[in-house]
Amino acid sequence: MDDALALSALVLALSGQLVQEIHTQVSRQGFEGLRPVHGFAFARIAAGDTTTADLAEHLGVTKQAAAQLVGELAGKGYVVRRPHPHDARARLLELTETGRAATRAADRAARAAVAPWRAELGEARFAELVADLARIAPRGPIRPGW
Amino acid sequence: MDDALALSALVLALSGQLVQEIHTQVSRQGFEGLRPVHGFAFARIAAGDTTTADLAEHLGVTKQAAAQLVGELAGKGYVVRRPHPHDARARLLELTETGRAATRAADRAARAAVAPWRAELGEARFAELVADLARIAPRGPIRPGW
DNA sequence: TCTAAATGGACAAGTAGCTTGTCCATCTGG
DNA sequence: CCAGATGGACAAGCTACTTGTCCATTTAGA
Repeated sequence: MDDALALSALVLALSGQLVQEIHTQVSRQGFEGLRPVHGFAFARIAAGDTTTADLAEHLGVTKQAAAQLVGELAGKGYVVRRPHPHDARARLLELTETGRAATRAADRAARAAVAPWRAELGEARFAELVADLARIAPRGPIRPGW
Repeated sequence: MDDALALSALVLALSGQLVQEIHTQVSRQGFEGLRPVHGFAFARIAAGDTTTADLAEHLGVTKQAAAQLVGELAGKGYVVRRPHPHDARARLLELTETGRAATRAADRAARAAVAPWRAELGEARFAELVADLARIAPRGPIRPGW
């Protein structure tokens, strides 16, 4: 019965640890000035066909906040804004090679953070865990921050 | 192989959903002006024997930020600062009845948020999930925010 | 026991990442 | 063809943090 309460605490603790470890590792690999929220932005931009307004919705922030974030990332050379082929108002976002490198670093960090979990649980239960979580995870926009 | 990457994304998505649902429910039950970080503070204070400095460490923020948070909670009637029995500098934090009521509301919200997961997975796998997460969850201070 | 360093806490000022509000250019649908 | 919706920018303001400083009290070392 109290499993329910325990589970929510566990999920929150794990996600806090994950975020912190990934952020630490990425910083350490020379990608400074990046915050965790940028990872979610990179993921969306890497998916392709992303405008600032799309990004805002995906991140759950205002267009202005997203525009500021994009400006920051552009200034640091992680992102470029290209003209949109079908809409003169919009700008298509693209990752630069530096941006892709940062994404790869984050991926590696995520794998490294998860590796001890796999070791602790063993392959079989680890796979089950991933499958179970996949069944209950929500779709829709990411809501970074709390 | 890519399970590792998927898992971290899943955990982050779940925790984002949890935080948001709990926060929404608690607000809706009349506890306004509370932010998710306050839940972590309440949990620590409820555990007893907590000073502002303890809280700061637990939340991973500066003493000043914790003091401000406590001042806010005290102003809203969720927390009282009592003299510390053995240290004239320190103040012991305690939840008021209102604070405990807010905590109970958050607990209920957490259970409600988790309930569909239990339904989706079934009792057996749900119990396994909780057990597995308990094995891999970190100890130590909570780091709210990302 | 005396004193230097550490600790709990408060006050002040500054900062970063968001918000709301407003505006313009462009696209879309009746 | 025009009214409303949409992508984006500029400006101002808010808020939850930060660093810096200070004081009272406790702790530890000589």
